[in-house]
Amino acid sequence: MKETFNAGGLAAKVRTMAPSMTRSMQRVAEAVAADPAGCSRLTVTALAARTGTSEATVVRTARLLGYSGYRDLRLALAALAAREEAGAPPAVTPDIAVDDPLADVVTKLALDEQRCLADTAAQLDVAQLEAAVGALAAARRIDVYGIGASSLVAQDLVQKLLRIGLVAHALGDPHLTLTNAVQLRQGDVAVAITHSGHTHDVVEPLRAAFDRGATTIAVTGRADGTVTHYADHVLLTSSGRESELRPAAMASRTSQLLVVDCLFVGVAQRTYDTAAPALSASYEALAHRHSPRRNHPQ
Amino acid sequence: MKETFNAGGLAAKVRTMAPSMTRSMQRVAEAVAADPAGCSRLTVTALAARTGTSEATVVRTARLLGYSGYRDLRLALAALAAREEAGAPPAVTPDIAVDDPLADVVTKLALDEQRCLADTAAQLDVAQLEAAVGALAAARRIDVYGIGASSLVAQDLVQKLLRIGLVAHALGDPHLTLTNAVQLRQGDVAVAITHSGHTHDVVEPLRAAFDRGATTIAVTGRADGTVTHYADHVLLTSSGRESELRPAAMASRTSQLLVVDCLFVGVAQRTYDTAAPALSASYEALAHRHSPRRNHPQ
DNA sequence: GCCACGGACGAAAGCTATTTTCAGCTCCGG
DNA sequence: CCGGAGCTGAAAATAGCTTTCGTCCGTGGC
Repeated sequence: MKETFNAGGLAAKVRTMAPSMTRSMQRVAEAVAADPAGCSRLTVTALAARTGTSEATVVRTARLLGYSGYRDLRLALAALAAREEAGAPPAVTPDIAVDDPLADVVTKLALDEQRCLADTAAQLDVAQLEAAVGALAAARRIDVYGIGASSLVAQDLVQKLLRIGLVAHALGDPHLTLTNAVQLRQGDVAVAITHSGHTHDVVEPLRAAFDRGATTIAVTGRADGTVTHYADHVLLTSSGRESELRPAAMASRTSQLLVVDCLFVGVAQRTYDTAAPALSASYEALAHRHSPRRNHPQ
Repeated sequence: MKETFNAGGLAAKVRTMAPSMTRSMQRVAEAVAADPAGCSRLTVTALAARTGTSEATVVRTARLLGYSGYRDLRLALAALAAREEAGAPPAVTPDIAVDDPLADVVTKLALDEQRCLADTAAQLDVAQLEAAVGALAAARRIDVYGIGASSLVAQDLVQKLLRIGLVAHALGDPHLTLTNAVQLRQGDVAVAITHSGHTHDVVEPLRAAFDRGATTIAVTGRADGTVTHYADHVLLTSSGRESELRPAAMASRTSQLLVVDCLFVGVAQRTYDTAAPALSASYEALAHRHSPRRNHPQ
């Protein structure tokens, strides 16, 4: 639990953005993530040569990672290397294999999810989050779209928002979703949750909501997903390491839930005066269902 | 050449060498020692301007300080600044307060969930898990009970099991759940998910299944929960720190999902021959719904 | 006091590294 | 198999770094 945040979140960013990168950019990003210290000593030309790409690609990659250019990236790399050297070296999480003993599976899954959380937290854009929270807190009505695994995340968010007295609906059925979306208007909020960023049945309703003037929020793993075109605020999730036994679609859940939690807590803070009583009221309402004595005859 | 001085080291060096420096070089050295981080962001020209000197002087100073040129000095400054900054540990108070800035909320939630995962992994009984996995892998039919927040976890498990070709149902409605549970018999598996360990609407179906001879599994946060009386295998979850804005019922979700993931991966391993094709089949089936019009890596 | 000398200093030339442009190419979708 | 979108690297353009070199100032000798 020591290496909670990897220095500067660069490795995190690399992992998050990797899917939306082209092949040669991935090579560069990988090299950089694998050996920041070494790369910080290379010139563009040298790094391009090492990765078997061109200077142009290196610069493009640097830009994609959020730096102003290679020079900037190089500085960051040096800083990162220094910081890393100062702190403890991060633990490695290998893939989960078919023949891993269960004890290892538990450890690996836990570590993987932990890193996933750290990554997501490290690179979450707080300004976007802030904006999203503001919109949710003030919303007249909130629709949350999610399908498949993401539908659970959508439901989770909705359950939470309902608990603090907001009007929220989780929508999964493509038809109902669309017919619902077109009811939205300014002052309403639509949230789309999709790991791939392209899921049609989720993008379309968001688009409809967007077109009707509602505030739209996208929780996605792809910065370049179609869904981002129609989102006022984009919250990026990191999907951690995927493997055959644990596809990205499944691994993404953890990050999505973290983002959803952040949204929820943010909104609860903003609306504390109404949220707090609502929360305890819902707690009270369920209390007798969870108490051992009442429900346990004999 | 690779000097390991810290901030004090550089300042010291500047002081030591100051006498042997010319006036304008001193100005440069001073600026650098006073604000390494800031200077690392400047180009030669900018630093020259800031110190009222020329580029040539800046380079000379860098050389005098033992670097190969300004470029090298700049890298070193960035590293230095980073190392210095790294001295400040995260040191986050676990509780989330109403007036925490959003950035802190993100950090705290992430840390909290990470710890939650670590705790759960640490104390999960692998033998119980092994047994549960065995039962699931061999099950004729699987029922998963969960209500409220736990219903999402139940659905998550079911979604995953379905993907590898098992017959699983998530049941939330108290009546349907019960009527379903009494259909179970030996060779079937029932899973109950409840944080409190006492949730009546979840305990009862598990009990029914238990009485009918099905293998029963409980995923719960309470080792002494009522639910454990009717569970052949108990998988304990840890709920992390709770707070007013984040009740245990919500915090427990993370651990529950980890346990569910472990179950799933375990089962997938055991049934690899059928699970792997089923997984890729379901992936294929969805592929076209997630692909944009672009180069799709891997 | 004046001149010769040495070193400091910066302007600008020279050069290297970085960034941008652009044309070819690949690969997707039709 | 065709057209087009978008990836790619070669090369041009630019920015940044380094070096050169002449000026200037202070110093010390005459």
